[in-house]
Amino acid sequence: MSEGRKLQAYSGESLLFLTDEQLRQGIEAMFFAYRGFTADPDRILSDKGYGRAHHRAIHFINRAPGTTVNNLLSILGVTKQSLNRVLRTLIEDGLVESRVGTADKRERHLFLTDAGADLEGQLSDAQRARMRAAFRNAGPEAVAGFRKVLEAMIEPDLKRTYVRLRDSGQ
Amino acid sequence: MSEGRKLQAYSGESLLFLTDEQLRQGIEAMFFAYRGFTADPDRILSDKGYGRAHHRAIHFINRAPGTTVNNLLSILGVTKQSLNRVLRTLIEDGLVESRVGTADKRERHLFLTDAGADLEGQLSDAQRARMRAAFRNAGPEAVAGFRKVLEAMIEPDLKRTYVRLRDSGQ
DNA sequence: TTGGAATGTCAACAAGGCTGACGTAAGCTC
DNA sequence: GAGCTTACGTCAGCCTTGTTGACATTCCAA
Repeated sequence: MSEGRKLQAYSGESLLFLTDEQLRQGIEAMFFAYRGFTADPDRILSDKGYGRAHHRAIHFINRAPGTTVNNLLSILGVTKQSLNRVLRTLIEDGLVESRVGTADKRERHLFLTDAGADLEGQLSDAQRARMRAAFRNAGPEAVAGFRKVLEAMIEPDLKRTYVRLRDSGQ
Repeated sequence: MSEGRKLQAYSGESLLFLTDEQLRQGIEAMFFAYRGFTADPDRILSDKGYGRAHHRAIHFINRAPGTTVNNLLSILGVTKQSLNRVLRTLIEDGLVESRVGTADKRERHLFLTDAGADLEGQLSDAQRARMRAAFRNAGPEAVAGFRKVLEAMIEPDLKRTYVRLRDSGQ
């Protein structure tokens, strides 16, 4: 009987899960965690005169070498003028290479140079280290939940892009 | 026997959890999810000529009415000049009230006006709705894991601020 | 009472978003 | 081949939001 009550209470808690209070905590956790998430790369980048925008470009060029400008635009969700400013500096600095397409010469295919891959390595090493620490700290089951909630929060349009990328892993 | 193998395989999977591939997926999930997380408030704000910075200020003034500028600075992690610009427009527009401190006249205590509380309601309703949908979609256990990983990702300095805020809930 | 520390404001600048307009080259369709 | 469309780059100009530096006010302690 007492056991039954406990279970009922527990079950009640699960049903009460979506109180505004719980949601608010999730929102604030997301806010503060994202700061930590970007903190290490931001430090590395600012030393070199780059910003978060450069990181995003480098990350996704590394993930999908040979991607076109248009494709990158749809992943990043910015305007081409905005991306172009970033890409121009990365190309000038010799971190990214832009090759005219062979099948369709209007397209430019983007690749990291050795120097670009080197910076990418630094950035993702730092970011993975923090993610690894958080994962280890929280445990395997928590990680599965983490991913599940995050994936449910992605906008439907982007979800397709995300899944394609996710499932193209090595 | 076959059951034993399955368990072993499963356990092996759990141990393999922290491959670079898994970490990369976590990183990208975080990136895309944060876009979704801010999308709804961003839409509401841009109609009114405000940005994400205004949202952050409004959110935390609502959470801790009477907070000082300095306190808000340490929560938001920006420079006071940056915050000041945002606060000035919110005060001019009658969404935030700034009262000179009684004990220490150097301090300004910040409050939402009725209009400010109204906007705050709109913003957090929208953000909670998305969070609620994601939570419901992912299930209670996933939510616990989500929170656990996020909390482990917060920078140590901010963690104290976060926990204080979290535990001050209604 | 005076000098330093703390709090907040103002000015100026940079990064990185945005829109709009335009040019060029290449592909596609009739 | 002519004309439309697509992909990309770029110029100009705007806004938000971050930065540093200089400054006024207030408090407090030597």
